[in-house]
Amino acid sequence: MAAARRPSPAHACQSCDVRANAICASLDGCALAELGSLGRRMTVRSGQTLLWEGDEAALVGNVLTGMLKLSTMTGDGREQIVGVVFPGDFIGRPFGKDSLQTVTALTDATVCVFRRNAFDSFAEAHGEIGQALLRRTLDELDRARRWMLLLGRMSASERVATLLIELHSRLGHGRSGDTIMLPLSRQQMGDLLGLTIETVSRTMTRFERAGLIRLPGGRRLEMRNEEELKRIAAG
Amino acid sequence: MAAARRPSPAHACQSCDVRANAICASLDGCALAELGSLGRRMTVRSGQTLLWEGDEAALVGNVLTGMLKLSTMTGDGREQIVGVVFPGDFIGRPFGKDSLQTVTALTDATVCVFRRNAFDSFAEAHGEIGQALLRRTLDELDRARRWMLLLGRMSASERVATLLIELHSRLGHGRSGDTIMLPLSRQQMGDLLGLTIETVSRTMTRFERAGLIRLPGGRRLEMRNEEELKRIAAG
DNA sequence: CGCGACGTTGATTGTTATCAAGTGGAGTGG
DNA sequence: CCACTCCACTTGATAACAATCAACGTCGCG
Repeated sequence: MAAARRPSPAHACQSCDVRANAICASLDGCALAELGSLGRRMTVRSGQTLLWEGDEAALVGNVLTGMLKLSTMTGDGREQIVGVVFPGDFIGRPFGKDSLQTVTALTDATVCVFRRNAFDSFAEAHGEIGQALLRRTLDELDRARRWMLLLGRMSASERVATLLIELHSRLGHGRSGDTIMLPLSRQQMGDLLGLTIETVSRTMTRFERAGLIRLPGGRRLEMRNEEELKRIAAG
Repeated sequence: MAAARRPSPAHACQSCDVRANAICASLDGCALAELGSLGRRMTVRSGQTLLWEGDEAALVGNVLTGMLKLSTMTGDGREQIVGVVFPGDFIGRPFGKDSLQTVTALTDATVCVFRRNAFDSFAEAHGEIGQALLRRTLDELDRARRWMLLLGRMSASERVATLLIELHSRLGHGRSGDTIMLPLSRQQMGDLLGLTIETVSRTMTRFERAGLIRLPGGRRLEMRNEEELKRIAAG
């Protein structure tokens, strides 16, 4: 079941929704048209995998809509999600290495993909894009390292609280009292936090009983006491 | 107790030991001289801190000799080491952000430092250095994400085995039967692995009793059965 | 209606953290 | 040269936390 692919007309970049947030923002009209001619839009259904850990990473690209996860596995199949990408974010590993992560759609998603070789050459020729990619990669590295503190040193409550705060601020409008739809299953939350599904579930019901959140049906989350949750997340 | 600092003569770059391995390798003689004029050599004693988490990160630079750790802490003081840097590696956070890690010398070390602003401007003007930094940052990100799997999903034995294999291959000559000096205290190993000092110690004595390693005195490590240790590390 | 995916809850186990001594070696000073 | 101290490390006993194993509930869908 291959993902649907179709050429994206060159002019599409001009009106691209994520252009301002993606690395393409660094390019002028001419370079943008050139890059656009190298790319293709691609639709990925929720659950489908775009890149496999260990395979030659033939693709890179930008997320247009939806969310995807980056994950790695131990030899015996335990999974850890090492990153989640949103519209405007870059995916894949430029510059000649195998993919070290599996990239899988968490929701239906569209991405604008390039063959890695073609993208690498383009990047060599257009320094701006390297600059943009560098800034983005430095931010990603900061995020990964912050998450290492969570994985290495935080308790289950601290981990879950941190995730809920982050999802709420990222997907809600930041207002306390909001209800958001959780984009992750309990299993995925566990894979992100280094916990089991049961521990995630128990921790969330404990938060609900304590009046910090409400969980009206599996995937809905209502924030009731963000301050206290933040206090827990801080460790 | 401020670290010792002295100007590095511009010509020092030409004969710099780490030049071939550092981002400077990307520069031609002229640009190298320019960058050299911005930098200063600096000595840091084991245990001294170069940058503090949360402070404005005024410095960036290259490691010339020694090893340093990058670490973060929870609000209540639990520490996680998120990276270890060796000669030729880059330290600091270019492009306008506070340092998110504390950088501390694990051994006596020398670094070649630049004021961040001066370095940023130089990097804007010299695309090559951005390219070199990008490749290095992508590698760092891969490493950080691999470590996230260890922190999130591996048992104490798997974590310790992974670290010992990595230290042995990095510091020894890769031959089984070698003895190496461990560059980390048990506490530091724990901070890197997300474990307590006691768990690290117990795990190592279990490995010794099983004949996988020998520990002749606190900091020496002799590899006796690298294969089995690798098997454990694989999960 | 029954099935399957997802989520919750309970009982129990197992691993690692915590608390508390104890050991051994390097360095100091009588 | 021998206590003495300090520090890193080890070892032991116990507790706490999260994983595991096992039902059970709920929702959506054929």
